[in-house]
Amino acid sequence: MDNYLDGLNESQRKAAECIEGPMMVIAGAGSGKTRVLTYRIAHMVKLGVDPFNILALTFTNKAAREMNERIQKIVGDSDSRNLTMGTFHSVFARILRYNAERIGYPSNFTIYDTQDSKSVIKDIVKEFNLDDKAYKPGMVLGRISAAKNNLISAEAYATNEEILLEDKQSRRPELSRIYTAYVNRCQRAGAMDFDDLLFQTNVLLRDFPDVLQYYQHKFRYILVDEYQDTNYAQYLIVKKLAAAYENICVVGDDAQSIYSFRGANIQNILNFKKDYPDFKLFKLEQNYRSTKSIVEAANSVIARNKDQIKKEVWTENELGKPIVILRTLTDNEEGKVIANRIFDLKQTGEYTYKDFAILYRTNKQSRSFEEALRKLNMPYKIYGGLSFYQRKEIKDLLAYFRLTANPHDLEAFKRVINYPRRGIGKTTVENLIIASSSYNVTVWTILENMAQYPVNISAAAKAKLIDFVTMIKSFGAQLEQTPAYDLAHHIAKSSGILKELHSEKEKGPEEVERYQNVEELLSGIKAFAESIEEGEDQKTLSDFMLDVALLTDADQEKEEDKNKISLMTIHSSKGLEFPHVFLVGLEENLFPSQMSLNTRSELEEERRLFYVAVTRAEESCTISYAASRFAWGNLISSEPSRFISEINDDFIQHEHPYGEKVSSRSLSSKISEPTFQGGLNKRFSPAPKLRSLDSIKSGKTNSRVQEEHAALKVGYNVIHDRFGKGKVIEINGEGSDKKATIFFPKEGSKTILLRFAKLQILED
DNA sequence: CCAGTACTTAGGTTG
DNA sequence: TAAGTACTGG
Repeated sequence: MDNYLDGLNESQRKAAECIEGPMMVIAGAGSGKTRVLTYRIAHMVKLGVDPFNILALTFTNKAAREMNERIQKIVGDSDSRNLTMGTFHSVFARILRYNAERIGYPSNFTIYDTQDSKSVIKDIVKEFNLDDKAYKPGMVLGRISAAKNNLISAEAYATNEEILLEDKQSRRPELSRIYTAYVNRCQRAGAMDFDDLLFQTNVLLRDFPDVLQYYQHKFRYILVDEYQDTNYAQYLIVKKLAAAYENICVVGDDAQSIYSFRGANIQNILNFKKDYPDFKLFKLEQNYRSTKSIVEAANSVIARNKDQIKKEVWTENELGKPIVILRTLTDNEEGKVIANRIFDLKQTGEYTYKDFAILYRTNKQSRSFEEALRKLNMPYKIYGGLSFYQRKEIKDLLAYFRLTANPHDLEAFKRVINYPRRGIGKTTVENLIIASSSYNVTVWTILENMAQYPVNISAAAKAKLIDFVTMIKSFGAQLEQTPAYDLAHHIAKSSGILKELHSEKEKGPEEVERYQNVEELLSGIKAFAESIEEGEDQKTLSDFMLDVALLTDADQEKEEDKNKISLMTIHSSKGLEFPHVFLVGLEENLFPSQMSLNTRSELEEERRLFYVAVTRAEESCTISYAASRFAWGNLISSEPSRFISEINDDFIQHEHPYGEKVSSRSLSSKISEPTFQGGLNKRFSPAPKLRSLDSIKSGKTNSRVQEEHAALKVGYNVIHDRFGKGKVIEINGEGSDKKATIFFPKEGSKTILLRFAKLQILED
């Protein structure tokens, strides 16, 4: 036997060697699951499985690429190239392109990003003359997205009494109509949104048995990583594809399920047992990543969750340093303190910048760390947030490319019809869109056949529109012949975008940056076009556009960014590891997020998120929180997160932000020296503070709020900011833990911690 | 049609 | 605070 399996321990090896039949690997944090997947695939290829028959679905494209590189080292280049690996979205986007016509889309369909989707919804709400406060684009899109992820089509939605009632009760009875209109508009524009990529794949596999059969046989071996974060639409795709051979391997960890807001469903793990009763179960419980302190600290917190599959994550690694807890006065100070700590560690010469990560709950928290790091001249990289592809200048140019590939793409059209300015105003565009609705054809069709579809626009506007159409058509004519970079550059130039950005070059650094960004996109296309492999055709711009909508910053990491401090949300840190992790902003209402406090399951997801964050750390994990932070221009005071007090005391150590230790170093001593600045008397029992955020904002006094909560009795009618009118059916707990169970006709009954509730007692 | 200004309102995570 | 929108005068 070759020695490539020698790098695995006993249980890893067993999992990697099992390649036939259904199997599930429950893999604790840091237990080497990527390793198992990698070696398992390599092993299959070594045993003679054709790589062409293997499908591996990963959570990010980066993970797929890295795995592919590692496999390549074992099995060689030509074999690894034939593997199908990637995210659900990118793999099935490609499959949909091949088969688009069968489900009523052009093969060059556009992929609408969230911004595009919201814009479509905004238009619909406006056209239907609906209250844009009740129908906020984000909320509507969320509802549509949830429906699609559960494979509920617009038609099914419109005839589902339960859903309709739900919408009616939340005073949004028009959601169904909006959903229908939204689907129609996307389809007419030849566009799919992110959720369509999964939804339409299901349609394709459901309605075309020959297609299903083809892919069932092609993907004879299927692997799914991060299975705990798949939603119903993804579950069903996998189930269908695996039905013929049942060579299906799923890998996951229920303790790291953090995407339920996106429809992810732990239920999928349970379904797996039902779908494949004779499946093999493997558990990887030995952690190789982190010190004992880190593993035990994380374990002690996650143990509080009720919903979980029992497992014992353990490690042979040394005890290591305790988790350090830091308290700072403000968010700005938090930034400085963390930056200083990193600076000091870096000074020891043992580490490089890439060994450090700052993890936060929300993207906006990055600001104070950026500032502090910049002052100390330390290089950092922010993941997520506003990505390169979301920048205005990039989206503008991409919109020209999109329109060239698919001129019916209305969102791209709206974006660039008057950028750079060519005197085509809002009214003209609005009239075109209205006409498009009444003729039931796309705006582009109208523009191509102005004689056939009269529109109420001025002659001047008409002439300009014709120029525009001519230009886009001339781009389109070159799409399939001209090399990608040449056409891209040509479009950037003749559309006027380059000139527009160049003419403002004098104005300041931001403008210069914009110009450079466009140049960077163009050189990215150049690199893409030059990356052709032997036997491949020349790459065109339309090849480039195929999956540009699915690219993220992490996929395009630049060489100079490789050795930098990483700043990212906990969500995007999933699957990564760092010697030193700084987990910041551990405050009630921020982490756990205020929005998660209403139900146990939401709170448990926050706790899993905390678990994910802590287990990213290899050597040290430092947790910080601020006593107050800026929000919307004013200072809001905050309390330490409950998660801090949930960590087993044996593995934590409170330190003064500027160095000296607050408590004795001994791990076993139950520390409680009250020497924090500003004096926090007790240790972190989530202090029974009744003065909530809201009472401060609304200017209510402490006692007033207390009175209101004390006065609340079973049977009272109340109004809640988010849930509306409700009736109190139960009260329990004391002080800060006082909770009320309230029945809201629109939302069902909820148990709410009074200290966070925004309740108003009704007079009667 | 456009650019500048006043006003409003933000609650979170992502492909 | 900051970003996005609505309004208004040129």
